[in-house]
Amino acid sequence: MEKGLISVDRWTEGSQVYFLTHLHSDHTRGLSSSWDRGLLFCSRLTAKLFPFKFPGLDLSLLRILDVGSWHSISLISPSSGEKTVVQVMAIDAHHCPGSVMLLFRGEFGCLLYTGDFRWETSSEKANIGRTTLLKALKDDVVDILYLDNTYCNPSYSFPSRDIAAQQVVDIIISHPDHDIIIGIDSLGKEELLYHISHKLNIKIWVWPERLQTMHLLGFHDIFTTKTTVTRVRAVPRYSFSIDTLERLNTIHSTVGIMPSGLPWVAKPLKGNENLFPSLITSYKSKWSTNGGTRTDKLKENLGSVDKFHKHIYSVPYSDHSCFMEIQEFINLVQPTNIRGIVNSSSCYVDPLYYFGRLCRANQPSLGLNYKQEKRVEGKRLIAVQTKSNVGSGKSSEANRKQGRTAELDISGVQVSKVNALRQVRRGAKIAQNESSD
DNA sequence: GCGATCAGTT
DNA sequence: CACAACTGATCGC
Repeated sequence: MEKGLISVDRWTEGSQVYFLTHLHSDHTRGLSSSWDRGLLFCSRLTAKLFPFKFPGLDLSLLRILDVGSWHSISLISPSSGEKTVVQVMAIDAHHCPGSVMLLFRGEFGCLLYTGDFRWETSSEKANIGRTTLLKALKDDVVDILYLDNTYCNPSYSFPSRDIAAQQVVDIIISHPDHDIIIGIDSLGKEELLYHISHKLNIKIWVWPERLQTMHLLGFHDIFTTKTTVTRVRAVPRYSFSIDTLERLNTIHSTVGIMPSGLPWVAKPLKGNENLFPSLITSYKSKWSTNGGTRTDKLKENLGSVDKFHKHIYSVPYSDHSCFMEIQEFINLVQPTNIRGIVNSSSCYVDPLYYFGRLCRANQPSLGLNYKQEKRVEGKRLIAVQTKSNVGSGKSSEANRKQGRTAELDISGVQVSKVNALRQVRRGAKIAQNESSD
């Protein structure tokens, strides 16, 4: 009935080739050291990290996508049974080390899969990213944009990572006699730690496995596993709790910093308020001075930084795009259609609700109807299996609550929620259907 | 031992 | 509160 062609961050059987955008565990669920279902394409850095995450994995199955250049892959068209070429380009996603977006061209059209991504708009890096993307797209039209819609809601507003990193530095400076612990995951936030180390001229403690990762990533001097040489430690997020901090504080005054979490989310908008309250300007002004080390004074200067516990600060350092950045990105890409790749968010709204007007198809925002698009050229149909919601806002809501995925049939109508229980949280299976017209 | 799934955690 | 990312217990094989 339906044969798979390619899968992105999805590891179920049935595709000819597989792609991994980055090595976070919520994208590798279903992947293991005994992987043998086919070639696995990823960035060079991801490939380098692979043996560490999946020791024993058959490395001969890995294929490296160098960022910024087109790769051609010969596959068998599920519809015709003949050879077909898929072209793919990896583009830096600025999410975590090795993370990429994937741009596909083939007989199915042009698809852009963002994976998890951060699209900061002001830095030099951002400019390079922008021009790289535009160059890659050139005169292609993106038929479907698979979007990291984690924060696809106007209530999600936070500053650039540069600014958030400086907030962390300021917290550390204003606690000169404290130990500092920062919660991080197994990959990501290296730039934050680098920034701290650089600004304060201090080494940063990490746990032994993390030090190995740092070495693989090319950091050789700023991290240490010796507790005696620094008061700043980066610890696994799961070991970071109120309890931990209270225990630590019985030994030595310690402040915890959580770069993430969501207490910093702006309050939900009501009515016809300005859609984009500019919190960023307030971050800038509030953090320009310091020197006040008294707690109450500091508190006033915190701006978006939330002190949600006696010993813990939450800083809005995010590796996902905020709403404005998502908007900026969609404006740039101008896809024909958009699908979210995350639907577990409580603030989940179909990206088209906010961004439908930015799409080329410019469909009425209520009738999120995929039929026309499916009929392109009258003979080729793209079936997509993904966690993304389809249909009306109401069914999106229903889907979300039940944690289900949606599946599209050839006419683009939502048909099956049945197998959904077995499916992974994220990822898309990009398949080509039997043509029947 | 391995993979999948669930229930937690910040 | 809430998310992404992760750990650990449990189950079937």
